[in-house]
Amino acid sequence: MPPSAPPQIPTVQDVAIAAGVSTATVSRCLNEKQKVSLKTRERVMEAVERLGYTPNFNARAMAAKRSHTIGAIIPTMENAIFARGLQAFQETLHQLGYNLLVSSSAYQPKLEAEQIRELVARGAEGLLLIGYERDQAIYDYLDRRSIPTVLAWASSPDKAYPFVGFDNKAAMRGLADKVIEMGHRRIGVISGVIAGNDRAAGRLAGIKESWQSHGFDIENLAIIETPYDIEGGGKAFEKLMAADLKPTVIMCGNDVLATGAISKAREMGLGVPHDVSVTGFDDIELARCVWPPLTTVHVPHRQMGREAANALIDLIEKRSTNISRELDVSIVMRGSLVGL
Amino acid sequence: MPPSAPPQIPTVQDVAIAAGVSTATVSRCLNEKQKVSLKTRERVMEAVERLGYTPNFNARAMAAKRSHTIGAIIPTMENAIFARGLQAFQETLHQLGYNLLVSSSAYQPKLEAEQIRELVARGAEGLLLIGYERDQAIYDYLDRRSIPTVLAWASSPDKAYPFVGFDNKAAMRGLADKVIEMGHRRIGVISGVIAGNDRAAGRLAGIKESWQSHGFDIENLAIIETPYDIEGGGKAFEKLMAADLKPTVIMCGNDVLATGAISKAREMGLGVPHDVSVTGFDDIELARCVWPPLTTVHVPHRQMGREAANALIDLIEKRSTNISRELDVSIVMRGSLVGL
DNA sequence: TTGTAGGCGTTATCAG
DNA sequence: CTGATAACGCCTACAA
Repeated sequence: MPPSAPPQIPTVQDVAIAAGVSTATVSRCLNEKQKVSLKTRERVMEAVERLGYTPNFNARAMAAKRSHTIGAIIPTMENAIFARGLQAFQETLHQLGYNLLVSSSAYQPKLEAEQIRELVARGAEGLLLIGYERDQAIYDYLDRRSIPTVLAWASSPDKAYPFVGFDNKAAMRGLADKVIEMGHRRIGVISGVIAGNDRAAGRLAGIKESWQSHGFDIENLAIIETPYDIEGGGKAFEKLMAADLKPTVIMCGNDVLATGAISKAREMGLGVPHDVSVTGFDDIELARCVWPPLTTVHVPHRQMGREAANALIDLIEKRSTNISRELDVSIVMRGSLVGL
Repeated sequence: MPPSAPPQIPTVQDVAIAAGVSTATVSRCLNEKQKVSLKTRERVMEAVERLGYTPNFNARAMAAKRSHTIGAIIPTMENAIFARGLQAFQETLHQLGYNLLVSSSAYQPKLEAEQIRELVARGAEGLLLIGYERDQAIYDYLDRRSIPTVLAWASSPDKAYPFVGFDNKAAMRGLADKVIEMGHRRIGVISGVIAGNDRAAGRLAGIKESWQSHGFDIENLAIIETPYDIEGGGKAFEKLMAADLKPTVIMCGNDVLATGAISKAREMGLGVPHDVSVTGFDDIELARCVWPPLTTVHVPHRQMGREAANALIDLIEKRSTNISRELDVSIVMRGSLVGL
């Protein structure tokens, strides 16, 4: 006996033959049911079931010139910063009949560019990108192919490019204002890496603006840049607290850094907020479960994800074109920040 | 003037014409460079650059019957449980020349089944799935199409299916043994939802086994099932601590639940570990930054991701077939657990 | 309502 | 080393 034939994956052809109809009819059964009589439809579907047929996505996309696929590129999946927003984004997309392809760029612009091409090559009909700061060549590429794209987690500077996000600078400035009004005069800042990250840059700029507008000298702001992770937050905290004039408050670029700072404070025997206050940004779940709970800037991640999805699909289906949306953020006062 | 022509995306054809060669030659330039003379190659590549050509993935996959794509379906992206492992998985894949497509099933078996079909339809040449508990029909489907698949985060019960993971039951049993040896006799358990989740089930079973093997009655184990999130951990903790005979230790199905428990303890004015000990599972970054730091089971996530990738590619490229690997876990003693 | 046939963008086979 | 040409699996006018 010869070795069993390689398990063929069934095609429309196979189904068509099995059901005694043409491939066109099978295709119709799967796509526009109403256009085929109940009787044949049943026969076809029976064959589909029996053979375990699943249409080949690549072939379908090519023939129909339609993939119903959206691509999203986020800077990292290692922490929860983008998780909630992306989840909402994908749920909404699903309701609208689209699938989501995600990839992560590890905060590397080069990788992001590659992945954009990859997603487009895979037939993505629209893209979600985080922030606006990227090589002009990328925008040119997107424009040339007219790939609908919306930016999230930030508002594009001149509001020209479609976005669904919020003003990082203004938000952080609001928090800094509050911190200063509460009497703090020695602020340490733990910022995310600025290069290629407009959100981090905006947040830092917000602190600087507030500081200067209160008449203080920018030189007196102690700033450390570090990757967005708990360990980075801890190390930066340690350095900042080693100064002669210790900061009375550490403002962090996000909740992950702030968590690292708080954790390190405890390790160093420093009480938060008694010895030093700490603030975060994002209001992810983590912010409420560290001790003391974090004073932070609340970002409506789910709403952002939902609205970004709707905006993008509107763009694709050409329902509207002026879809940008700036969302409101709010300051959440919790135990990690006290006045002097 | 007519409206500007719709921005055509260039195809091999366009490149071929622009370079004055055939499409075959263009294709060769992109895939098997060595087979084309330097001179023409340069001309072709110039055209590629100038037109901004990117090969269409779908067409390529169809013609070559090769996608170099691996699919992974994880239960959730909302917390970091799978993040590190997946990151390593994808990095290794990338080194091996493969791309990764991820989707999340939200812990819903039905969604997982859908997504498996979706990924296969997209031409995934191999699959990474979490755990082993799923409908036999899915395994049949995978077998029929002979889609190489490896299971991770668990070891398949009869070791028959390829896996790269660890023994959840034994691991948790080891921790429970330690807890009991330290004198605890009233254990509260916060378990993940068991239905459809063999990892959660295994961990719970490990505690039960340990408990019984020490001669205690299973009835005296207080158990609550809850979704894997911080809030769920908090609520469950509250319930468990409302008992007449309060537990002296709360063993949690993972670090996220444990974090919720610790957080709630503080809220209730209970000291950890003084009033009640808490344990976790996974040893994600979080475990070291809550206070007190979590006693937990360390899972070598990165290693698991790497080895799973290697195993899967070995399977696909038929280098070997007996690729299963059971990884060692270890217990990490930290401040959240003390003896009585 | 159903079938026929052409084409989607690439790669691979086979000549030249 | 290069060029035709036939697939790949499906959709969609167009025809019947």
